[in-house]
Amino acid sequence: MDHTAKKNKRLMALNDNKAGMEGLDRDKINKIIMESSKGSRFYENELKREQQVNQRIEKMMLQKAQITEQQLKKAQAEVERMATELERSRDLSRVIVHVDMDAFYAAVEIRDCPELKDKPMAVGSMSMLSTSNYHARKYGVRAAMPGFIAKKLCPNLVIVPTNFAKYRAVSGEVREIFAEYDPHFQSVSLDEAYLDFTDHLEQRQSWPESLRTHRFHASSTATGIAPNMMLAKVCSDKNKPNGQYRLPSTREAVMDFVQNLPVRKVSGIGKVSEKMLNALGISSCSHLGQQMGLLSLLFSETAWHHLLQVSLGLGSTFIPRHEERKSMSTERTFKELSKVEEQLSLCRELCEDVAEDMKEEGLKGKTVTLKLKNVSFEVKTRALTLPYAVATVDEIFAVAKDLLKTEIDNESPQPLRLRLMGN
DNA sequence: GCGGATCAC
DNA sequence: TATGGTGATCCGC
Repeated sequence: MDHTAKKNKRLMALNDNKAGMEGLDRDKINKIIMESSKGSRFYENELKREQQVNQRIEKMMLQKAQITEQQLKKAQAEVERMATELERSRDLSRVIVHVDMDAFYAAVEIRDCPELKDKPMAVGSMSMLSTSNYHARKYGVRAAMPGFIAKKLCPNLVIVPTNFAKYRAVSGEVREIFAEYDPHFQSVSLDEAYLDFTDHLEQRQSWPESLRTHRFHASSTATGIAPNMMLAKVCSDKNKPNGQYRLPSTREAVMDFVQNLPVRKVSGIGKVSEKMLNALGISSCSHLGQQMGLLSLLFSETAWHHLLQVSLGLGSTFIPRHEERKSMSTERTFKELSKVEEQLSLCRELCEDVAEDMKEEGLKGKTVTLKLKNVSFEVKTRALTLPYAVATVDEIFAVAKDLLKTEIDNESPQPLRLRLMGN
């Protein structure tokens, strides 16, 4: 394989090897994904973005080369001071549980249509899948994969359209159960939540033996039990599907656990951060601990503080309540839209949707943001903050229209070729 | 405050 | 034929 081909493969390929892959082998899957993607506008944009990340990494490596032994020593000392302080405040007294429902949307659809149980199936559309069941995963079919590619990997795949209202209803039932264990639980999404079991476990001590039975439930969930949120989240991923992993509440167990943990598993460290860390020779959290001095010189303060905490196995020990929302938006993807009148009327429609949602929650906002994506998948946002809060369609549209017109004028005489608009 | 990027689901 | 939608946060202006 030549250099370019290798690079391309890295970009789009399936990069996890947790599933059994009984249907097709990895090389075959990656070949099919690549053949379906290559040459598309989407793919070209992905290549461009990868280049940008590579440049960021080059810049970082140049910075690294400038660092003197002296600076590194000083940074190292500073990091160690902070680590000692963090260590002093380590709290192992809480029992935090992270619950993650396996292939949630797919599980709900199978409940309502049991014939699907033994077939490869996914929820979504030919454009995009939300999730797939475990049969489908054997073929490489994954969440966030377009359905038309999934169909190439698995021609027998059944694609069920998403029905959010239904998932919300089921999620509500599950949340009632969560509330029995921790009335202050925090849901991350329809299928994920953090619970603090500490109080529940203490009260349970005094229950009569007959009540300390397990509640039977048919749905499959993954749970992680650990002394903080960061660790609980990682633990719930460990014995998927329908498994549980408990990390003992001792410093030794936590440190052992964290040593071999790949940085990518940690919530908040995504594809780009992983790549930057990899460039520095860091792939596991033990490497993080060894390189914190360097990281404190190359990364922003918030970033390296977070990495230091991760390397020590520290995380939040109390589960924050969900705060008030800070923004509200709606966006839509469509076939190419190039006519000015159509763009304006679509913009108005989106403003109507947002205004309606705001009315439902009785909210107002001061900043109006217009989001545009052209047919080459390039995304732009344009915002304007008003001295007062607005909420009605006319007020919002007045601002959004100006923002949109400016962009149209900017591009003229070429038309804006849009595939998505939001605000 | 703005705009691009990253991240999670 | 065809690669989503919503919300949050951070960085560097």
